[in-house]
Amino acid sequence: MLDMAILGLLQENPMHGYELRKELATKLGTIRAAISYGTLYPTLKRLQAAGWITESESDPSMIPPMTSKRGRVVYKITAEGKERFADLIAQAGPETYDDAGFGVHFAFFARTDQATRLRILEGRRRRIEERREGLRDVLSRAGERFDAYTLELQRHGLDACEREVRWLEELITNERSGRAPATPGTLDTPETPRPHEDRP
Amino acid sequence: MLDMAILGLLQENPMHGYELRKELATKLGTIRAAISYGTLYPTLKRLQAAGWITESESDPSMIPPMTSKRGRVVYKITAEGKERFADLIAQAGPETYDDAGFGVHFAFFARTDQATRLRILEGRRRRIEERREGLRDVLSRAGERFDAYTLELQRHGLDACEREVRWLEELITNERSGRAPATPGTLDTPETPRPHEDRP
DNA sequence: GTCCCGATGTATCGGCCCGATACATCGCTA
DNA sequence: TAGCGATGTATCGGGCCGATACATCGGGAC
Repeated sequence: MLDMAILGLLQENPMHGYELRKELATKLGTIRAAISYGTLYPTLKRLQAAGWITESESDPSMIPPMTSKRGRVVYKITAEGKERFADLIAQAGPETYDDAGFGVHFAFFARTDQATRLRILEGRRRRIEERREGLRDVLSRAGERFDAYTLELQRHGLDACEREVRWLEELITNERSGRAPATPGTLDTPETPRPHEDRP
Repeated sequence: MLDMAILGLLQENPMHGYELRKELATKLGTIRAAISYGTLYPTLKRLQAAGWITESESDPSMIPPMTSKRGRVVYKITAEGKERFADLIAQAGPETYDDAGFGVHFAFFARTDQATRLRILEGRRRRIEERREGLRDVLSRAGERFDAYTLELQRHGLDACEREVRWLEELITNERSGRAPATPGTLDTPETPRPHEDRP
């Protein structure tokens, strides 16, 4: 999952670890807390070892500081990395449909085709519907088994499920009829989301 | 976090691993997927080694099956375990306020005092408010930086934050004025779970 | 003027937790 | 009688987190 996120971001811009972390945090918003360094740097090395990314002649003291030994290490994605990213974003396993997995996929939807988007959206909906049914069962048949707080938690969870299903329905409808997210009144759609094109 | 959940459940009933897993899954509803065996059994051993729980003379073939070697292992909580649980549920670190941590704490709110509940509820609210402010900033100032899907994700996250803050406000108000979760119109009080839909 | 603090930056370590897998028994259905 | 799904315990590899260490720079406090 992390692989996809990092590859996806590097596809837009070469970056160093610290920057990557911040970009990811704002892009994923609420989905993920913020990738930890204990994950980030080992992952970058793993991706480099696999050939998906390379160090981009870091030249220390480039933009602002770090004049001494080992300045910031800027990574850029390779051709194999782009292939890998395309594979990752198109293939959907079970982990694609849990909260974190779906969030990352969705954040990079602009880089996929409509068929993939629909498949993932529908898989996610199925997952949430199952969760919802489970909660309904529990709430309907287990009145005396739980205390008021536990019940409230389950009720709140059920509410979130119903809301998310509605959200997904809307997205699916929009997707089917050709267009990107609706954005009814809240905000304007800033130009068309361009799938690919790496240089701004 | 897992420690708290297991200790909390064993405080209600002695149980074996498999049962623990199922109980936890229904109790926590949407919060946690369902504890994996790769976590559960090592954790039980760790808790036992620490003296928080003990094997309860398992006597195989007790309830239904498992007549041969190594039947189900039933665990029960010890006095030290109860102390430990009380410590865990009362003390609130930063991990208390993220999704999983808060969910587990909340699920066992019936076993805490009002002061602790209020402290945790307010800490959680603070956390979500921070998240919400972060998302508002991103959404207000970064119109052209993100594609429509990313924006939609952030907007959806913001919506969830606002909703959760409202939920927490309500809980805090109820808590301050003495009584447990309100359950205004959504569902009846525990003993009469309204039958909904059809269930053959 | 200097001193500390927070942001920027890379890196490692211990530990929690998950997914996959293996093994074993029971009860139901085909 | 054969298979399958639920029940049940257990291990292994690996992803990811939190804490920590180290290093530099800019700015505000004193």
